[in-house]
Amino acid sequence: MLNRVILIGRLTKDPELRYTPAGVAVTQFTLAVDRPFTNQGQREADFIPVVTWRQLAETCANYLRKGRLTAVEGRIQIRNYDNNEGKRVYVTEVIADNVRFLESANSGNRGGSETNQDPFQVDGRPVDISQDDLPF
Amino acid sequence: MLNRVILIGRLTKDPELRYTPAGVAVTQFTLAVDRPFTNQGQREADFIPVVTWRQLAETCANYLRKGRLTAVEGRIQIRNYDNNEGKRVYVTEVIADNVRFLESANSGNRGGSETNQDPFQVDGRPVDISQDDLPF
Amino acid sequence: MLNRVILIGRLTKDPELRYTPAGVAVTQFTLAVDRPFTNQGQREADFIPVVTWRQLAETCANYLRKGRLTAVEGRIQIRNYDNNEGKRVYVTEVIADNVRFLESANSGNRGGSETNQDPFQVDGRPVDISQDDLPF
Amino acid sequence: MLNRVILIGRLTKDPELRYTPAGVAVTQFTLAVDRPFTNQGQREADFIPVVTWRQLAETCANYLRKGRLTAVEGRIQIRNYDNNEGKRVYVTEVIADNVRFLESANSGNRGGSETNQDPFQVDGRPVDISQDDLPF
DNA sequence: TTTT
DNA sequence: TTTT
Repeated sequence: MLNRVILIGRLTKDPELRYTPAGVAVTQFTLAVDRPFTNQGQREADFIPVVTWRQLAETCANYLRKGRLTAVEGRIQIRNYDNNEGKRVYVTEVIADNVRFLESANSGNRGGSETNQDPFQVDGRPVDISQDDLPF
Repeated sequence: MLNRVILIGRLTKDPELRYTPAGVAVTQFTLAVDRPFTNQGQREADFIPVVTWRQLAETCANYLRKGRLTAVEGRIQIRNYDNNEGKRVYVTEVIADNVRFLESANSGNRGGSETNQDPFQVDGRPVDISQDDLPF
Repeated sequence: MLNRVILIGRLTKDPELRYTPAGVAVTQFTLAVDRPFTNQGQREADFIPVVTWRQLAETCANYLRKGRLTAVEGRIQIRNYDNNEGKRVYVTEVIADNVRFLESANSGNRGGSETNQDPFQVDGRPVDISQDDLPF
Repeated sequence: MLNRVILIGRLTKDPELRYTPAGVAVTQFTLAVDRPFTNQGQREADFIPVVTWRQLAETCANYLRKGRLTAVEGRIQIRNYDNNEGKRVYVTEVIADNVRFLESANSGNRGGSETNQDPFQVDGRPVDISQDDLPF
């Protein structure tokens, strides 16, 4: 009936862009979301898989990078498949319909995979992207 | 950093109340949340596991029943354990800190496990419960 | 950058459907949302104005009624106009893009404005409506 | 019944810390939240008043500054008072119970009111604060 | 009355 | 001005 998720966290790796056999773009990445109450001062986070589709997938693949602070809006989805041992496996992901880049290309990731320059990023401001036409 | 989930759905079964070795109440139930766009008119839902703790756990165990329309606020949490084959298994759950009963004891579940009467339910109105002191 | 609201409450009156000069449907209603902590047992609520547009406006006008328990997803919007004394007035509303009817036509409002029968309502289950193409 | 708001935006001014007659800290600030669809490329935002209480109020007053990108979780509240012409005025605010600083003290505000140094800010990472015991 |  |  209603299924809404909002996350703010950092990418654990560069996003991965792939295409379905029908040619639809899909980008997957994982957000590390720090837990609010780290009881004994331990560092704890949830690593939440996020999936985006179509235009949003391509924008995410182009402009998100490992370590970037990112806000995601979407819904929880659970899919299942049978693994190579014939056992049913359940995968829980957040299907995002709205992603906000909270850090520019020039911050948040010192060294590493920072290769492509962000043409939309003017003077370190965030870029907004939205997608209303979800594929499913 | 920020991790917020809001769901509205129906319980797939009666909730299960258990206690940790330290005596803390934990209630688990699953919400069936219908997907918004059922493309070819097929019936589709996500079955999302929900966990509540302490006072909220006991209230949920007392007043929620299979089939009831229920709103849940919480956060996504991923825990892992090693199964009996020594393989690491990841479990994704919504840890709820706020549950709203959207249906009274006298609706939503015709027959079945409807045994205990709800003393708070006056003339079919919802009951609000909140819990701010999460166990972790 | 990100602006998301989720409410569950009851309509204070029947919704009002109007049309813009360009013929676009707009429906306005107010949700009474009970406050969580009624400190001294007092009854308190916020009365939050909600606006829907186009197809969603027409569905709301047709199926929502005074007293019905309703879930709304949307965003906060503040508009202003100059009143007849030439003073600027600010109005805060929730622009909804998703409305869920949590009560059927046969509950929640005993007597009163209950006239039209809901053709979508089968056996008292909620009806889902969504609108992704907001007018502004 | 349920009233949840999540915003990401920038402070229009430095926050204002005051105390109630009973000595309770209250901090008010306004978030400029850019609208998602700027139809004709116009620059548009909603300016949403936010209120925090107690410990959270003091932390916000200490570490938030004009221009900072900030995430806020809370609920919509409408209060009213009679103005000096004896007319009832309604004020809509977001009462925050969770604020996330998305920008360090060393970014986002070049020049201006940037005076106090943030002791919690280590290497430009955000700081999380939470408050569960709202005053009302 | 507003932020970048 | 408000709902149950």
